Amino acid sequence: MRVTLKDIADEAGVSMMTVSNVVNGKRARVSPDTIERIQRIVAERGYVPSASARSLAAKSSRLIGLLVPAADEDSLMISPHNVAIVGQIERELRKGGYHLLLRGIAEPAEVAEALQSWSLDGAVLLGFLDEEIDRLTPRTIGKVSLLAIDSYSANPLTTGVRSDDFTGALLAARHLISLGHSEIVFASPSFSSVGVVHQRYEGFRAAFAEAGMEWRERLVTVETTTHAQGRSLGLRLMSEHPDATAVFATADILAIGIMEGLAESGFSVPADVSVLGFDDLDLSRYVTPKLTTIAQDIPQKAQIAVRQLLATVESREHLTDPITLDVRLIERDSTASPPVLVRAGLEEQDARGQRDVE
Amino acid sequence: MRVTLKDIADEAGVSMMTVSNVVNGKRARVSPDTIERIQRIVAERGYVPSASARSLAAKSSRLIGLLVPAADEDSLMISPHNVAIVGQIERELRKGGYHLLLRGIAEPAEVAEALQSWSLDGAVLLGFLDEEIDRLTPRTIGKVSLLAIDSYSANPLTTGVRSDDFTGALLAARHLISLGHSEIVFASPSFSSVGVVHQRYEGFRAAFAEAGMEWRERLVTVETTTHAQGRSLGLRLMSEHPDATAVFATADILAIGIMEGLAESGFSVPADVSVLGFDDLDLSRYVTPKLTTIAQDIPQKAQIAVRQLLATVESREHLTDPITLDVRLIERDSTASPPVLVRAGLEEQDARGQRDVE
DNA sequence: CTGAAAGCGCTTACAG
DNA sequence: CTGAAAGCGCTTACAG
Repeated sequence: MRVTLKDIADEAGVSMMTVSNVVNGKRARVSPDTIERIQRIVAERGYVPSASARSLAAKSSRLIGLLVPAADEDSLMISPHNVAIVGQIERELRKGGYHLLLRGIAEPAEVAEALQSWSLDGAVLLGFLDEEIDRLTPRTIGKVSLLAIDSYSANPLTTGVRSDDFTGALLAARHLISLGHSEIVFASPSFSSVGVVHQRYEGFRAAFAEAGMEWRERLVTVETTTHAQGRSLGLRLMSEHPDATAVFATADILAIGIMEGLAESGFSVPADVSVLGFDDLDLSRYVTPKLTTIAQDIPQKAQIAVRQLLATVESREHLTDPITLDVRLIERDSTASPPVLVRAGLEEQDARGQRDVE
Repeated sequence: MRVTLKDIADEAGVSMMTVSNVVNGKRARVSPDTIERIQRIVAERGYVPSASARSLAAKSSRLIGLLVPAADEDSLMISPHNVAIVGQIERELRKGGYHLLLRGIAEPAEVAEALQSWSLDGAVLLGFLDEEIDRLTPRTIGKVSLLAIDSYSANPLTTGVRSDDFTGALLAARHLISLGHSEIVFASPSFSSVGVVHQRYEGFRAAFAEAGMEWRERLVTVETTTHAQGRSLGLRLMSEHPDATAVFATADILAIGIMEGLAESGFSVPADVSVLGFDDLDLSRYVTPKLTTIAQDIPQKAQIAVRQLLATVESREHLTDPITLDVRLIERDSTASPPVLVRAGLEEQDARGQRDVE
């Protein structure tokens, strides 16, 4: 049925080994003539090597897993922010001659099965909590190289790639402070003393410290980072924090929901309240007003993640240290000076106007 | 290193075959005692069967491919509309005990390699043009079952699952006609005489026919279905079609771009121009005004696609006939009566108002 | 530069 | 209810 190495070898009148060497590019060991002849036959017959056979015989499968949390009855939990990463990871792997197994994980025990059943050479963990990564043991991981995206887990069995969350939040807070805000709400999912959100919290506070200001802690949390939760938060935000003039949300999708809730409850963004997000989703440019946010370079993140993972897979060396990527502030239309300052400015302007007329 | 069938067999004092039968649930052939003992050992040792070995020995790999077009230097071409499908497909496959290989296809020749190298049992084609699917031959497909999503290709080697595009466009046009519109622009990527967009075009025209109206053909096309192309289309739309009072776009992302272009060039949606999309992306509820659109049941589409594919994979029977899924109109805020009618209505109202006062 | 042999971890008939 | 043998399509040392 299927064309095999042996078929090609028979037709070329050589051993399977020689065909194998040609197919795998180990040309130094075969004469140019033979190479040319074998390649012609391979093309003619449409020979495609069996990856399972190769995986079984060699110690490498050239298969990388992409593990994503999945509530059992739900779909994969790929946040809008993570969607772009999936495609980029596939592309980088394909360029490197690897294949991608996409796997949802409904419960911790499935990780071992996912890693071992196809003898994965490595896996990328996308969207897991640091606590979950901390719990990974040698028994479930085996000898598979693991790289977690957006993780601050200290588990020595894994490495990671993440954005500079601390600096991102620092830039966000600096921007709001420079506009004259001091009463700022920090909106996020609930967080512990480690992880992405905690880093952003620390960066946010650091901006106040460096400005010599004191931040009156205004924390609001959502159960899940969704538009719906953001909206309901936006609806009640100003009654819970009547003095607030700005909100920093740890995700664009949350910020966009907050803007909608704010608008529905009669507040104008940014005239009454400024809103600042994190991620720079495409979506952030489609909503009104366009969202000011912290941008991450997603293609770069995926590229570095894959390269780092493949480096350890191919060298079979120890995991490299975690890598942290730069972020930057993207100013759009959802942030402005707080209402009191704007009014003060207008009065000043009126005064000057009068002077000019005189 | 790895725990194998043989390890379990030795420890249990039975043959590999017996362990294999237990692991694969063929319990009828083994005594209850033995089953219980083997299962305990399997759990203790953390035995995970080797999928490559099983794939090589059996005729089935329990691996399904998800093939997606990919420009070489670009990421996977997963449209916002297709993003949701990926996660759903993975979930359905996992529930059925299959694994998912996600593969970008940069050129046609890669399809054969993608299908054969891991001996896929089947594959889902997502985002390919009908012309590309038409060109698939037995040589590249082999005996792999293929299902194309959103395809109208007549290639007998594949089957398909798609939404009722004809009816969707019919509902869209009926809605606009019932609001009083007659000068409607049809915005889409360029299309041939077959395929999703052509179906929508036919459905759109059918609504005019059934209303006994003549549609003054106003076609505008974009190169790619993106927000940016929609925006630039929206910017020039009213100068190219000054009499138009509505636009039907064949994709939400396009419609949302058009709304932005329209707004930038000083037209109000829906007061001046109504806009209607297709897909019902989450995004459609986040923009202002919220987009009226045609909804497809994405989870259902993914679920039916997988079930249909697995049915032919497991029965090894012929491919089933293509399935067409229902769609429905979601009325939101981007459609209203055309300006002249609104004005006429207001005058009428004024007149009535006066009568009431008298 | 080329080859014969063993083995990767399973499943599939075929026997008993 | 259970087992011994062959084989799936490759790669890996080891020889020549």
